Amino acid sequence: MQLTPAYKTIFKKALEKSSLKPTKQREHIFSLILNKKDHPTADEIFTRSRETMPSISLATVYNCLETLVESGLIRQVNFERESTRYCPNLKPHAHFHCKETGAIYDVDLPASLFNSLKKHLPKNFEPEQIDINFNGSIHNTNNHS
Amino acid sequence: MQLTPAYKTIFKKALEKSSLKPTKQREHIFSLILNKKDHPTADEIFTRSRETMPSISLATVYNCLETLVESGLIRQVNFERESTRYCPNLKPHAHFHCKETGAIYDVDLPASLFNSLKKHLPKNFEPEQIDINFNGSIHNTNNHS
DNA sequence: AAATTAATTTAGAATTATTCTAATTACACT
DNA sequence: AGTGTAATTAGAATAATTCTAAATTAATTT
Repeated sequence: MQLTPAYKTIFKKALEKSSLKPTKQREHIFSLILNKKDHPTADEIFTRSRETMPSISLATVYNCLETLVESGLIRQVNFERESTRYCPNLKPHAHFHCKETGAIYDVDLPASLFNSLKKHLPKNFEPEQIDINFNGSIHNTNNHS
Repeated sequence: MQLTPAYKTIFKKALEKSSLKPTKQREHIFSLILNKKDHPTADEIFTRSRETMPSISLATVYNCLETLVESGLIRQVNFERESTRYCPNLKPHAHFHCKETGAIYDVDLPASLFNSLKKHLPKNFEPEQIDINFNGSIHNTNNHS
């Protein structure tokens, strides 16, 4: 559960930009999310954190997640009223939520699509974030040989 | 707080299709949402309902909203972890959430845009619902004359 | 290096939207 | 009228998150 030197620099820079400190709890949580890109909830992150940092508290997990989101290192993903999930993929993408399994998949999208979406807003609307969420199911493609 | 005859038919048909009954509570809530298209929360709907139907309970409001969503008469709108809001606009559209005022605006989108979004999904992904949410602020367009 | 200050972490309480439970009511059909 | 099923109701329960206040850590000044 270690950040690569490259990510460590990104991590420090991003926090310093918002005058926040690169504490070991924040780094630990960031590395957990980076190393298993499965959109975990705060509670899942809490459980995973405890394995290697048994003293961390749930409140800290929430606090750290908030600071990581603020400083742009991770994104929040919300589906309906389910627990908020966290995502380290900062490329333009959407999310697909499988209603059978609850799993969430990243769906890469070209930036051009986001741009054409923006074109439909009134001129004085300034979007900061665009969330695109698909909800549905995943069919079995039984390639019967 | 009355449904027009046209909407009354739509209402009855939609519920009957799911073998649900067109009760007066359900009709009342549906008409409230139709007549003030401002994306109210369950609690706001509860308060408004009580003005003309003082005996209705919050649980019923939640129940009715669920059945109306199930039967396709209204849509849920979620922003972050805020209370779920309800929307009677069934045309393809997105939502813009103003982070300053909290207001939500419908943004009409061509069906073609939804189709091109779908094209980026793997072949076995079957979306049932696509939610597009903008988050941002609304600038003042001072047209200085 | 000790003292001071500010930021962060922590445990647990509080909050809030929503769901659940069990009892009552309303309605359709014999 | 009597029975059965669905809907409504009040209030309790749940669950994710936020809040609070104290304790810890780190940074800065003396």
